[in-house]
Amino acid sequence: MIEREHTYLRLAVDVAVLTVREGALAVLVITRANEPFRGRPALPGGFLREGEDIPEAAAREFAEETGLDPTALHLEQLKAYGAPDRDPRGRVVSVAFLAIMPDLPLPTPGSDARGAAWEPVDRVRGTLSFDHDRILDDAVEQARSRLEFTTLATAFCGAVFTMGDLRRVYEVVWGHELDPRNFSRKVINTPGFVEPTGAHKTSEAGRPAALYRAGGGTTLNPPILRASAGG
Amino acid sequence: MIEREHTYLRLAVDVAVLTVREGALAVLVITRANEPFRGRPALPGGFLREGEDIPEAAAREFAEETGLDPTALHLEQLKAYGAPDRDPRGRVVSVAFLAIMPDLPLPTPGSDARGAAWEPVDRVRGTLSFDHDRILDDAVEQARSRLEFTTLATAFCGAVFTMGDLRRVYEVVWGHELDPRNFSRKVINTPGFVEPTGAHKTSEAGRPAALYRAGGGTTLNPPILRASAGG
DNA sequence: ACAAAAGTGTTCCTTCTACACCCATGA
DNA sequence: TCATGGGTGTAGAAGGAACACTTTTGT
Repeated sequence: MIEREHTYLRLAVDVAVLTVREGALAVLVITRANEPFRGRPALPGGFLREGEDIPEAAAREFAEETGLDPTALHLEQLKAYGAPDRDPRGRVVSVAFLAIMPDLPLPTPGSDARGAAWEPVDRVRGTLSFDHDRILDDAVEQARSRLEFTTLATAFCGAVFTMGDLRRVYEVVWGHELDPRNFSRKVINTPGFVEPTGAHKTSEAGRPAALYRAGGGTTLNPPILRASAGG
Repeated sequence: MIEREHTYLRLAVDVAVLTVREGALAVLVITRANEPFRGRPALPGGFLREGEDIPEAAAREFAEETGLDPTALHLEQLKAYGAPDRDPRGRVVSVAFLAIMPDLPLPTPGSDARGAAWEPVDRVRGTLSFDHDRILDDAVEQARSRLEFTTLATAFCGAVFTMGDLRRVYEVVWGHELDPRNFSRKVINTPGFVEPTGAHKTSEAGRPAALYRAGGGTTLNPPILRASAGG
């Protein structure tokens, strides 16, 4: 009946960009240049603009804060966070995104830009601004789950990768080791996951590994389930 | 640099309430009382109010449009929808929710309230206002997936139910039949899914069925996977 | 020769699936 | 006694876990 039972607000978009780096799960963290939380770490993000769709805003924020091209980036929406007091500037609802990319060097490693840097997830946990710690937790859990049921792991790798590379993604994200031999078979027997390139990588030590690229599929059938924690 | 690169907007909350009713998956649909889309079907929803958290708003809208108590309701956030032109009234971002409840009669079946009614999902598909058709599709897919990995199916049933009741939930939501004997074993062998009450239901025809209530668990380990569509 | 990483073969075990068979009720 | 829905047993197939063993490189 009363038609003013609503409130105007601003919509923010925050992106948890994950990668595997130096054997650990890392997240892209910026140091805030403005109040609130000036000088404190936070996830990259910003406000939605006029006429802009939400995924568009997420890609733009990613590009602005990293200087990288977002077109090849895996970017998926997580959920919206809207506690009334989550932002001291006023009513701000944030739509959080999960992004996955290979371990690329950031173009401006602390020079002029807002200082985006890779940080191990375990190191930043509990230190982020706003409710970004919760967003990060949700993003990590989403990534863990996605590895079970989708081909997301290839998004952590470059254009070509070895079975060992792909397996290390699983091991780092899930936090436990996998049998290399069984893993290899499972991946190869899952249609659409990887395609052999025919080339081999003759690197550091050991027998040269076959190189693969990402396959056309997105869902894993059968899934690669985590070891059940209770069994 | 320019610190007005944002836009103020209103946040809507829309709820896809699903149930199993007369052997079909049904969704709660209202007939819109106001423009835009006046007289057209839509999902129940409304604007976020000042000082209100998002799940709170979803529960309130559910209660307002159905007259039912939302405390026992399964209510989970789906995602945010924010295409710039999704609402002709201006910039409105909607956070969609999935709700699951048993097939309860609605207190005001078309009397004074905004006319909430159960409609089979297959009947309303393609007829809803705004982008609610897409929201409904996403809600149904989320429900299908949740049945695989969580104890959500019990939310479709009343306080006590038979194995047949629970199985029919799966059959209706997934759209294909299941073997009653294997289903029963899977459910019983999944810890935390159901608890026997000891009572039996001596109804229509056949041998009396044991009655169960929902167990304490939320995740299904092992999951009950849908038959893979490609194999 | 030896270490290190990649990959193959095989065995054991759990789970899924299909279905024969038995149980308890109402008409 | 027959139809109907509930429930147990079991054999075969499929997939996962563990691990012995072989392959191919660098040092």
